[in-house]
Amino acid sequence: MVFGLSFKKQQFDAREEAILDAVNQLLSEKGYDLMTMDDVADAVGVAKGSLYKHFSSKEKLAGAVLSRLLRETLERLEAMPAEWTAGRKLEEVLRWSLQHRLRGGVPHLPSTSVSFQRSLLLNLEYMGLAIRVNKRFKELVAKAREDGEISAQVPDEVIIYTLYSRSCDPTVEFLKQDGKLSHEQIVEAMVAATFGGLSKREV
Amino acid sequence: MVFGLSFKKQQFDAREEAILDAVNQLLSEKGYDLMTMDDVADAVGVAKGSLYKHFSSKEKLAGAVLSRLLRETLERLEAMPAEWTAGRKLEEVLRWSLQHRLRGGVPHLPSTSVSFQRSLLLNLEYMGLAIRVNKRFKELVAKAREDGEISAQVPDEVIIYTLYSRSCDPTVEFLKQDGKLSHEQIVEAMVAATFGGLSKREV
DNA sequence: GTCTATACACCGATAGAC
DNA sequence: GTCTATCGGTGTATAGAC
Repeated sequence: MVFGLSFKKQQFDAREEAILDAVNQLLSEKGYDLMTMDDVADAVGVAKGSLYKHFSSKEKLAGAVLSRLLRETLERLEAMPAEWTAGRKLEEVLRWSLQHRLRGGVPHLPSTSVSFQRSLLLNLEYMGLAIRVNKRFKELVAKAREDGEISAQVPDEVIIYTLYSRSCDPTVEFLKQDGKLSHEQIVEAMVAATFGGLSKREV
Repeated sequence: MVFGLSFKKQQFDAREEAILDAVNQLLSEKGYDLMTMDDVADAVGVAKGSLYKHFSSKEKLAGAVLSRLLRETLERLEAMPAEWTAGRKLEEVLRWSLQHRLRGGVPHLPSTSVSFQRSLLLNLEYMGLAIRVNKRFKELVAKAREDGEISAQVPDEVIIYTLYSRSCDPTVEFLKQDGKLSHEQIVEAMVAATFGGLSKREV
């Protein structure tokens, strides 16, 4: 019986992972507002009612996916070589976010819905992670500023918000649909445009 | 009776303008998907049914607002001093778009909804204007590139898509809510970040 | 043409059989 | 715990009185 329970638990956890993967993809394609619980149920291949045995609401479900993303982001930040400059680390975070999204991952900002954003503020797991990520970003920006890696014309808040915003920049979708650039070229062009700017640099 | 009809027509046109203004504001606040026809009716102060005497659908209604925006954009482009460089003109378009949005105007990309985007493709008025704006952008980018004003690391498509995307960049909302920067400072920081980039320039 | 009332579809969430 | 069936609510769009 122990084995039976263990097997059932494994099955349950595997299904939960499958749900999160499906939601991840749907959120990246349609965003929170346009994603329906029917979409999720169809994608996973279970009945809609069964979803609520795993997650008590659509907001909790999307919050779990975003929490998973924040955990990945934190891991990425901590795994970066110590010899990289702070500016390089910020650039790599953006590069990873863009690659992540081009592979079908959910962006850091999948919705502008006020009610969903408020539900995230009440989500302890999500908020804890978000605060940790934000704190790390602030430290990196401060260090990069100190080392003279950051433009004097751009305030710290703009740097940080821009990093979040680029993860859901529709430019990525346009370039992807355009088909003229490879995924790698899209990433490098976006990184160059974000950190280097659109204007020509003095030589 | 001619006067009577004329007056009624004026009233009708005035109401239509009021509707477009309300939709403009609602689209800028909630985006297409979250804006409901009830919202519009309440904002204008008319019954929901009456809206459909002016516009046959929600998609047509939003399309009319976007067409109005594109007309304004074209006027802005044509009114620019001939002595400005192409790069300066592109920068001013972005500056105007950001100012427009901070004053409560609808962004160029108010929705990622597939069905709405498809409806725009079938909207002759909108598509005609969009093509004209896009053509003008391409000309300006080509000229700026020719004059060495544009970064070699950023392809033309990325320049153009970025200009559209910045008009709906959530960074603007974050900075506005943050309250630390004035509207003018937000605009200049965003312009500097977009054209100058986040990294420090060589001196 | 503007109003009230309503048809029809969809969505989030729940109930109850198994 | 998973299914089918359904509730309550909301959204777009329309019908009909005035």
